[in-house]
Amino acid sequence: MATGRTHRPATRSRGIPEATVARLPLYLRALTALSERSVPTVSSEELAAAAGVNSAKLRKDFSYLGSYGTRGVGYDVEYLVYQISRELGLTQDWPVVIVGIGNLGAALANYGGFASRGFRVAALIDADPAMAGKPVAGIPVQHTDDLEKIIKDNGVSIGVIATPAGAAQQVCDRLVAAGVTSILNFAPTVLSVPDGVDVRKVDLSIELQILAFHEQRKAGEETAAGDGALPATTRDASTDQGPDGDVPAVMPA
Amino acid sequence: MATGRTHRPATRSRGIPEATVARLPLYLRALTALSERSVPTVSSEELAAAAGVNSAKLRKDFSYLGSYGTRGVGYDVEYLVYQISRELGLTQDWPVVIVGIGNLGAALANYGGFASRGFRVAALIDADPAMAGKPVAGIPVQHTDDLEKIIKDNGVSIGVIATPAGAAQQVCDRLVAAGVTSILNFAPTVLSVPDGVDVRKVDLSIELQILAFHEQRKAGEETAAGDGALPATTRDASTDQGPDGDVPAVMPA
DNA sequence: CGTTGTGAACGTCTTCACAGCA
DNA sequence: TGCTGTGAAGACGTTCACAACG
Repeated sequence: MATGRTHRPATRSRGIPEATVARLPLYLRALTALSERSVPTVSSEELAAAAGVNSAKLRKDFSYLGSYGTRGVGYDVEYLVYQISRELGLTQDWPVVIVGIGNLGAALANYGGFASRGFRVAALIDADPAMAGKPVAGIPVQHTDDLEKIIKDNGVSIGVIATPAGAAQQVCDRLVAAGVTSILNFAPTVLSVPDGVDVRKVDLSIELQILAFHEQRKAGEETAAGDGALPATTRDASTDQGPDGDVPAVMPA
Repeated sequence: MATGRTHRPATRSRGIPEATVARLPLYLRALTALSERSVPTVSSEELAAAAGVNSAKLRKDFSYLGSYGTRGVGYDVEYLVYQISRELGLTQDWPVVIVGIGNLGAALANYGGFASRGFRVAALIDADPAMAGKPVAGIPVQHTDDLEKIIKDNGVSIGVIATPAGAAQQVCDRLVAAGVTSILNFAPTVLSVPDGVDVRKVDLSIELQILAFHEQRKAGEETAAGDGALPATTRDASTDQGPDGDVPAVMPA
């Protein structure tokens, strides 16, 4: 727990739209690539193209962060990288635990993008005693029994759930009770959490079903459309979802 | 530019909002669970709770599909399962190829949710000749050289890219050229595709960065809030994203 | 009755278009 | 001149609240 005193809302930093927050990582990635190629400045048009959005949206997004550009010139790459990193909280280190070291959990543990920016896999946890001690991605797997201790010892506030659906809620409850306040859920279940805890869900099967919907429609419209080509769509699964404010706990007997 | 103004005043049948489409798989999952427990009917309130949304949203969503409920009673579970499945195009079989059989690709191949509803892993493809012939999840890996033939022989229209970022665009181009019109991209890159091709992106690192943003903010507000608890947020990574309509192709030398 | 289906109000996100500044 | 930053307009999504109806 950091001593979060003296954090004045600053009148401006209050309230960056969720949709904007979801795009900041995209901009950051594009900027990092530019930075590695030692590009000093970039225009909203160029950066937008690299990030796959349009320039008006990008400028509006940046306007929520402040005025970091120079008219007639563009944005200073290094400076923007820093500002966005700071805004996203990536200038500090986030220890993360992954619970459920099956195929997916192991793949996540091995995923390079984890370590890249501020995130550090602090521990791998699995319920199978046979896994205990076995190293995955160079990190020894620990048993679920020690979950609470692991969370507390490492000051973990972000947990990744990669367990089977049946175990997810239980794991979630234990993570939250131990102090985790952000959860990335790969299990195909709706998790219910207390106020103050963020959950983001990644669900392969949902993504495929959405694609199937559009695919089916293409087949149907093939003959109907007089225009020729349909417009291409590039949906980023990571935009905001239904913010719910009012998710009732489900408890069917 | 794109197709002309196809902004129909929402006649009645065509035009289900993207946000609704993204939730249909959620409803379907909840309904399937009810169906397996032989529950005959369900109210919007109950189903909404099980799906993690509020009931008004659910009713509005269903209203786009038609009037499938009975006032004073609720919805017939089996009937709704069928209607939603049909709407999503899950009554037919979708052969899918996975390209890039590393840790993640293998995890995806082993993922049970794939086969469950209408999706069938038709082939696994990898660029490593050493992988060729090796079975993963019971399916022999084939070499990238045969990509076009595999797509055509199996009538594949949905492709999953799980390659390293550097290979993703190239693989994407080949998939599209061979006839794939829907792509699920796990590589951390912006893919550019021609009109008529849908891309959905799943990006672990982006999800974590979004969580970090909120996590950081929580730490800052710890002392400021006079309300007590912060509202819980459950974001579903799979809602619609920035529909772009106008994504410029990026071509940095 | 109880619950659906939906018009209308409201809020959020995107796009436009241009003023303002380097 | 060229590009950013932003008010205003518009599209989209959610929530409200209640009439319609089994």
